Amino acid sequence: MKLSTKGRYGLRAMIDLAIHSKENQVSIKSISERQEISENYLERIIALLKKAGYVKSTRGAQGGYMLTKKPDQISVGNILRALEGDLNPVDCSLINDDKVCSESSLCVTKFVWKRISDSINDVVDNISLQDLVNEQLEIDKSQLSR
Amino acid sequence: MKLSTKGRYGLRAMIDLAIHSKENQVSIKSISERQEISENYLERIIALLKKAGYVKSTRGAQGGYMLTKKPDQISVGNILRALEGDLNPVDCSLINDDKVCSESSLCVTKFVWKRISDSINDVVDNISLQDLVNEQLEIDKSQLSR
DNA sequence: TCATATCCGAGTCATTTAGTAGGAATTATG
DNA sequence: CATAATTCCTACTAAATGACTCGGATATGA
Repeated sequence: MKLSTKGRYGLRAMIDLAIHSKENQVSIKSISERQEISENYLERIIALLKKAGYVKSTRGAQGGYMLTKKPDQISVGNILRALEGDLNPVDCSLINDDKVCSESSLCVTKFVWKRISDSINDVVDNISLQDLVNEQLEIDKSQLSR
Repeated sequence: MKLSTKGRYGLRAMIDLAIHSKENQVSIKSISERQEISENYLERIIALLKKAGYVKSTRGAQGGYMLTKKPDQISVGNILRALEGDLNPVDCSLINDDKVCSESSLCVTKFVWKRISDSINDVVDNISLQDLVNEQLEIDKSQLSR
């Protein structure tokens, strides 16, 4: 019941992009340095985010990545699902289906999985990247004043 | 972000025990037959539940397992945590700690993980084994009347 | 005493995770 | 035009985890 490094690193990369890609392209290299994540691995992660449409790229010198939307239009749920797949606690085709399972004992547990799934998705869909950026800037500010 | 078979099978085993161990000891074998889970594997799973104190055993002939408490005193959260470990989406010693992380970018994501964790635990701690038993009996009844 | 149970340590096999390595393609800049 | 910076892409690998199985020791009711 754990997220993988893809989800964890990817969310940090997106926060980094939101903060740094306002005008300029941001290279893998610079994200990698700030976030201390290996360039090679980060590349793979960002490829997933690009494929999902949250990031666009420019190749060549001075190239890099930018967000495709404003940070308040991208939810943590969007990011995590792009990187981790669905956030259901079980792989069950019936989880979003009201049909009664043939095996009744499976059916009862299904209600549990559905409620867990709904609550996770509800949380992550109600936190935007912008929320995290705000939080981050707030922390940075209070760190400064020490 | 998935539960393992331990959690899934274990929850079904506990529902089975709640229904069948009212007076009698229930053997691994009988649970295994009803739930179609291998005896050997089920044994390991129930050992965890025993260690966690939700199940007691009697060895020897006519032996088997029983719940240690009434089903309304055992939550789904109790069961899942016994089998899966904590239900946090990340291994982070700081998740239940309000300290500010040294690495500020880690700190921001921590809020996300904490909120996911809280919501999962809130769901599973508010469903009791008795709730599932009731649900199960309800389904069985409506199946009969077809 | 024997059939029925739990208990328990060790071993196996497949899959997933968490990366690395290296080179091809693209492009701004001097 | 050459070059350095950059993304893109395929293949590979090591370690960890998940999902079991096996076999025998131990306990006990009939």
